[in-house]
Amino acid sequence: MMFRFARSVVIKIEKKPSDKVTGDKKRQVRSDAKRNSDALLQAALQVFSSSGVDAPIREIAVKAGVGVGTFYRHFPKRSDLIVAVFRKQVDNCANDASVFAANYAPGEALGRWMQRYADFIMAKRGLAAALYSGDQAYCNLPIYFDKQLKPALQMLLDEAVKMGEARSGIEPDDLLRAVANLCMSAQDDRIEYSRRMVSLLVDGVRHIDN
Amino acid sequence: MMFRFARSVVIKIEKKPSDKVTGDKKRQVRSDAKRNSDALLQAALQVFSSSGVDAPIREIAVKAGVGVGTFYRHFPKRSDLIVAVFRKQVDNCANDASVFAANYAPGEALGRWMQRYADFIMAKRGLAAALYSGDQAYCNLPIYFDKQLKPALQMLLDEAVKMGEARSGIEPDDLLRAVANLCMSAQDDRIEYSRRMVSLLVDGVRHIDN
DNA sequence: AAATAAGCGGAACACCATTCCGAATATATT
DNA sequence: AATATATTCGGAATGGTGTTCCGCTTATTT
Repeated sequence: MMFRFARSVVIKIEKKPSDKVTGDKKRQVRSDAKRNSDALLQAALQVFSSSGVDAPIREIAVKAGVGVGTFYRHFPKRSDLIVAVFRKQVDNCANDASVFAANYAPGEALGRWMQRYADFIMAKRGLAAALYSGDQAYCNLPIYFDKQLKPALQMLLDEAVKMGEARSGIEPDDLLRAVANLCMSAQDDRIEYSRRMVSLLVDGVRHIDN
Repeated sequence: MMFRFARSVVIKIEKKPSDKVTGDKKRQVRSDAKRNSDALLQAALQVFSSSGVDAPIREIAVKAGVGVGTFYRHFPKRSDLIVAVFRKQVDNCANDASVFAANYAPGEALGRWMQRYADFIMAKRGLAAALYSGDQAYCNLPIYFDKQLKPALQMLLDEAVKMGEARSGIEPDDLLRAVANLCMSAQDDRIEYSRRMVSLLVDGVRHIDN
């Protein structure tokens, strides 16, 4: 649990027996290794969303077309996979902020992104359990979450405010948390409810009283 | 993929062994069976709080001094045990409302019970993960939670208001939710923080402005 | 005390995470 | 191109856990 950190540090130290600071003659990562790693991640994404995070490792390995040994080479602990998938999803979400900003008017981009973020929250169902499990392995995820998403939303907000398409004084923090709370416990039949509430929230942000 | 459509509460209706209205010639429950069931529940309570809800069934069975077969006779699914433990804790918490009401002045009773409720929320760590897992087996727990705790708090509030020791217009619902939100993610080192915040909240309720 | 239904225990089975190591192979070197 | 070798692959093997099964035990009834 708590000792994971210490151990990984030790391992890294062991890996540098000799001092070769300059001129890395290291082999580059084998192409098949990278291919497998990617395939595993993508397979996990599918399997997680169809069978939940408790799906057997074998199922993921088979879907990715590799052996379980290969799986464990890339993700020593099961939690490593979960963390990786979560981070990838967060990255994708954050990245879409730029995409929307480039393709829509600021207010529109803000609205679309908030819905996209809400969908992400609703979809991550199983991961929420991990987040609340109190397990040491996941305690950094919320931090990563903030670090990636807050600037993304901040950017959209700034843009919209600058163009007079949203009111100022809105904290991205508040907005992210509000949507998360709204959508967190959404069961399948309340997805539409969540959408409407988020829409309402966004309308509030985009409404400027004078 | 697990489809969960709204299954109503009806399923959870239990038989009432105490009501022997009809002329059943059924034998009464064997005393050793009841004893074992109780022992199991108590052992689970201990093991859960020391090793988390993922503790091996065998560990619980051993602690209760019975075989695993006996365990499964009483709790066919693992989730049945978790539900039973949770409900017992909720019952205990609700019951303490009466105890405090009988032993302290209304305002004091209210304050003490809120802290007791907060402790319960903080302690249930592992169960929170179950609650958020989206698993069908647990979806009724929040309902039970409300059904038991809301009236308990309502009673304490009414009493305190009647004696002029708390302001009126407070919804027990709001209060329960607020404390839950405050204490939900409290890690070990923030227990004191949670206590202080709950205390603040209670002071707010007990403060009457004129 | 005898009959018997209810309950008990734990071996047995099934499933899954994780480890291990010989075989396969991508890359660097010549 | 051929060779050397570090790296990765694959899946059998291991260990642990949930759940079932069934012969044995026992509380209760008569």
